Amino acid sequence: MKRRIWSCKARFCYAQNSAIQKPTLSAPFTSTAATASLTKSDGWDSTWLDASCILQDKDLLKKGGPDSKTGIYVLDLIESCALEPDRALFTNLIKKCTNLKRLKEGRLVHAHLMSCFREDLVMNNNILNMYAKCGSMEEAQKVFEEMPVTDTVSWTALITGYTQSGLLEDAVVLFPEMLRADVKPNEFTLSSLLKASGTRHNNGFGRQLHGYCLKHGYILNVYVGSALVDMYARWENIKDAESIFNGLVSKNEVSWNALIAGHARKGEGELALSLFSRMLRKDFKPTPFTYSSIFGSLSSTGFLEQGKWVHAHMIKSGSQLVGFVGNTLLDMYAKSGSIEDAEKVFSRMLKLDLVSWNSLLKGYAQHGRGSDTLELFKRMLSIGVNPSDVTFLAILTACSHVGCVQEGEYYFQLMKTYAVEPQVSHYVTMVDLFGRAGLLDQAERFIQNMPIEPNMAVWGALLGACRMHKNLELGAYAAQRIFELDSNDSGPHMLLSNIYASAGRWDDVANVRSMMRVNQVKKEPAISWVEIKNCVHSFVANDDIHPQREEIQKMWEKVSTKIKEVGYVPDSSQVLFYSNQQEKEERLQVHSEKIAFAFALLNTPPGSTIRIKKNIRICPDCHSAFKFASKIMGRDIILRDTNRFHHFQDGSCSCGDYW
DNA sequence: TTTGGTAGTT
Repeated sequence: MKRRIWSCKARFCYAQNSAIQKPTLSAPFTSTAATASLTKSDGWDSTWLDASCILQDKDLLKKGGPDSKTGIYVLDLIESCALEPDRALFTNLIKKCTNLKRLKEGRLVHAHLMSCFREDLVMNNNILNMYAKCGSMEEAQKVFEEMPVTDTVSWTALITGYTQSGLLEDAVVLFPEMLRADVKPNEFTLSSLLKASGTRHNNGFGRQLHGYCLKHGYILNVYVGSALVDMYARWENIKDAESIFNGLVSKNEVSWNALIAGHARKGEGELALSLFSRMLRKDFKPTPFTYSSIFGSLSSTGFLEQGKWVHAHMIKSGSQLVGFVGNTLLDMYAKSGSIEDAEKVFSRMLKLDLVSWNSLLKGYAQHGRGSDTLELFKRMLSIGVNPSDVTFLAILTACSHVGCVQEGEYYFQLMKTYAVEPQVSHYVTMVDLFGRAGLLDQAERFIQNMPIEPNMAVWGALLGACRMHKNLELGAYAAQRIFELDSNDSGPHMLLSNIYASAGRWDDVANVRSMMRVNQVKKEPAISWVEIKNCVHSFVANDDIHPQREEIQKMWEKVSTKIKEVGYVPDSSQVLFYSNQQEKEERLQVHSEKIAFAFALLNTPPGSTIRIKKNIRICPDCHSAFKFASKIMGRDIILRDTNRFHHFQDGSCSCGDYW
């Protein structure tokens, strides 16, 4: 044994001072099954482990440090262990393989040394856990079945493995089996099972578990408590999640994060933020998970100022820009219309992954910055990052917004080169690309040649293009296809109605309206949000209870008079607020974004950028009006609707003159 | 002497 260890050290020193060399197979292993797996082409390299990780020897660790180039061959260690089975060394090897998720090495260790410890329950649990953590549940299950004795830890390791592999049903069936086998679950088992229950649709089992935890006092455990909060939060049952959270005897950051994430997933930015403040007041330190949830929740409704405040807090607290936090922060800035801040985050991130590249690409594309999108894409390819379906969606969106039809077709074909299968969203974007450019026949042909069944979004893109280019016949045809798929969606009804209205065909408008009444189609109310002094204000078109109603109306009249003076004649009403029910029903278009804009003009200093968000597409009239307003009032207006960002600046819009 | 809970770009 001593000699063997010495030989390990010798090789370690050698490896440290020279390039790593492939060792030759040592004699004791040539006849084993494990050797076969090693002779595969990729077998050798992956069997190198960091000496600093595999060895517990402190002196060696100091010499080598966490340097991945300093290698030692795991077989040497196994060899030394096999000659004189050493329980501690074997445990260490297995634990290292588990932590590093090195399945191949784990199998080797298992194959060579397990025969010495077959009856050892703890050792069996270690092996079982190694397979489970490495994601090989078949092997984990096999180890479990062959174990002479099992205990709570064995069952828990198996349950956790299934949960973490996403095999939730396999995890939950083990609970009753475990009880039948007369093995008692502990707080480890229960937190894992609760995690599995949170992502299942069936709530019954989770509630049973909740009852079990209450009955046996596990609710006092912080892991179980947090898992319970998380489970209810994932079921979107925030009320119960909150009441469990409030009743928890011991809380930690994870308990807070679970609840904050619950609000974030529901898009409740303000509630997530108020919990964040409460967390700080109670002296809990936010973690990367907290920041990630908060940034995610603030990206959806344009709470830019609050987002910046949390970002500043993160910098001040000295928290590192961990990968996934950087990505959500980048995405928040991009979605809030502040692409410059998104660029800054991107350039300062320590490690960029595919998501980082995709997020900035999507941000550029949605802001109509076509050439930036394509340049970034080329940079991404040049450093060897493999594009995904999301990447191509951003590229096609950029081409569509800038009107580059040929480039769009080229990149659509390029997807094959990278073995990326086009999804229905890519087809939608291609139809949008052709349609926007006025190539309606080509768009229709493209739909007919699609290898997958076109859905409502595909026909919707064509209908939108028909609205843009005033093509009544094709528009009616596209609308008909949509109504066949779903006759209750208000969007296509409104689009079709607008197509007829712009052509002055009022009888057809009336027909669409009556069809909506017959089909009981309810129009989603148009809402616009504007953020002023850290507060988000929302407006609907018939917002007749607003305290500043009269001032807003006067401000808009002032703006629209000026717009008319420069020669623009709007094609719909300038009235912001309906005076009665009849008037409300008669109007075709609502202008909540105009109210938001007028309100922002009243409440912000000249020169500041006005950021508006709308829950449906901006109407052509408002689009034109905002272009003029940006010039006349000397304001930048960034409006985000369901489709894209519209950056109105000095009389033009970043998304091109498509209306 | 081994097992657990929080984030997620389209």
